[in-house]
Amino acid sequence: MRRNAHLNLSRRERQIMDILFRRGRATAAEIHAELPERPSYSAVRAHLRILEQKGHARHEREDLRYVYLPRQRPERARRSALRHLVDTFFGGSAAGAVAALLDGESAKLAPEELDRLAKMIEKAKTEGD
Amino acid sequence: MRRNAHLNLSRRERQIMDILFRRGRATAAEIHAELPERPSYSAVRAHLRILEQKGHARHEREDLRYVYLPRQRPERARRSALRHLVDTFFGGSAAGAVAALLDGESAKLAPEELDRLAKMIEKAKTEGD
DNA sequence: CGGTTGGTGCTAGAATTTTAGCAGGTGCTG
DNA sequence: CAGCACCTGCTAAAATTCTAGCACCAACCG
Repeated sequence: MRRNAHLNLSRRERQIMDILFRRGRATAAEIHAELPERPSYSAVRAHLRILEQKGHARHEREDLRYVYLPRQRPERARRSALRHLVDTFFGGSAAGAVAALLDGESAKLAPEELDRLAKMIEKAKTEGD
Repeated sequence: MRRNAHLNLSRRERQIMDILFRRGRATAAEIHAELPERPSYSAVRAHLRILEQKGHARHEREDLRYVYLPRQRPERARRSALRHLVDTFFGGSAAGAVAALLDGESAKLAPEELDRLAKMIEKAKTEGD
């Protein structure tokens, strides 16, 4: 699959893929309900068909209807998205992005999450030696 | 300005804005040189004009030619992009994104950066109390 | 059985995006 | 001044994206 497939999507396609990544799996109706400037239901289905054809999504049958899923593994998609974001907005510095995350949302981070992160940093330190 | 203006951009517009955010400022020629599936130079200029018109970019005169800049402050753009990425790929969990960053790019993090991050975490902990 | 509900595939055409080309301006240089 | 290099503005039209509508199928229900 092409690197940063993400960048080759049209606006609607991106919106739809974002929903798929967020939810993991979704029916055409669910996607339809979440799209901004909501198009017709069949327009959504047409997009899904095209996304399948391009290899970005696939579907499974479930209770007589289709459920769509991203083809790329979440792990991979996340990495790719992070990479692009770090390059675009943080000059390639992962540390910069981490700092922004810690700074911006500190209120939301539970103590145990902070501990977990602290441990990860410790581990990274020792590994770096 | 509309929230997540980012999402309302066409493919080319996005590619161009990404370049502007990455470089901070760029001439039409520089942007032209970086675009994938390189369009004509004047196509790029047309896009830049539209981006200005939509309020996403602006230009300054410099040595007889234009230099383009994003209108949104980098700080704001970063936050907005992070927010969207965290929501889309990490179920809204900033900690999850931080973990992925630490995990994926640990090789790239210099010890002093790790220290810096450790301090930020310490600070967040005490603030959270 | 016949109607209703809710799904799918396909296609034509509207709307938007994307593009190249042309016209014109400015500074430089021989 | 003429020619060149390099820039801008604009516009028509190609190309892609986006959309709604139609045809059809299966399950359910009276």
